[in-house]
Amino acid sequence: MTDRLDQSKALASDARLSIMEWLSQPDVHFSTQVTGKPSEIGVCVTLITERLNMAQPTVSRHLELLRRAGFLSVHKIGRWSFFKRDEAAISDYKAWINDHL
Amino acid sequence: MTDRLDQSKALASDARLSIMEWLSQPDVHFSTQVTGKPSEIGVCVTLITERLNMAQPTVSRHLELLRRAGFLSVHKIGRWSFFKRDEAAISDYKAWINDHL
DNA sequence: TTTACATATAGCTTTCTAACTATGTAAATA
DNA sequence: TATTTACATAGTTAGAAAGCTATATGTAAA
Repeated sequence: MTDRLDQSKALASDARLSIMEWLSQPDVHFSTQVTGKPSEIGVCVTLITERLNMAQPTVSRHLELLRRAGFLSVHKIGRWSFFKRDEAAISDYKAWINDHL
Repeated sequence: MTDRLDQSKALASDARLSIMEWLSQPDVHFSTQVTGKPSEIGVCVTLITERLNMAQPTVSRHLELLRRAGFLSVHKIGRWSFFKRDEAAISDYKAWINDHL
């Protein structure tokens, strides 16, 4: 069962809220990638790092937190990690908030 | 303008999530108060403290955080502080989450 | 007018979080 | 095979958060 507290904690950060929002319209917020369109394969760590203007390891940690909360999934191709939203998990959390908040 | 980050942070705590949930059905979760029904005037700090099984100052701080996030309002009668949910602010946050998450 | 009660504030300690730099790992390229 | 690239992990440090005890404040009761 998903941990609602972990999910709520994952949203308690400016950087992570931004990531979630940007990834809902990846083609708008991120430039083209060689491997494929952001909206199709996800967005690689480097692009998110540039947008956040933070050190790469810091961004990796934020992404990992969101992934462990269930909000993001990763797809690895070659040396890249492409992150995209897990819409089912996100809807699930929204439903829970609607019921329990 | 309400600070969505502060609101999200306010929900990133087990104790505070419990408080929010209990206060949505105060008469179910809290015993009767001399001054009035929990559902009508709110719930006093002492009752919430007992339920949480934490030191009183710790609970005061959690309540203050939720209040500053806009989720709770306080009504002081005599020496008591009665806390209740601000349903408008809560709905507002839910709507924002639905749009932005 | 002292005492007791309900809550808030102050101060302290410990734990968590977030940032960084440095380095490891794995894949692609020269 | 050596180098570069993309990302993850380790380690460090600084600041935030959460808990506590002690105490202040403000009101009611004795």
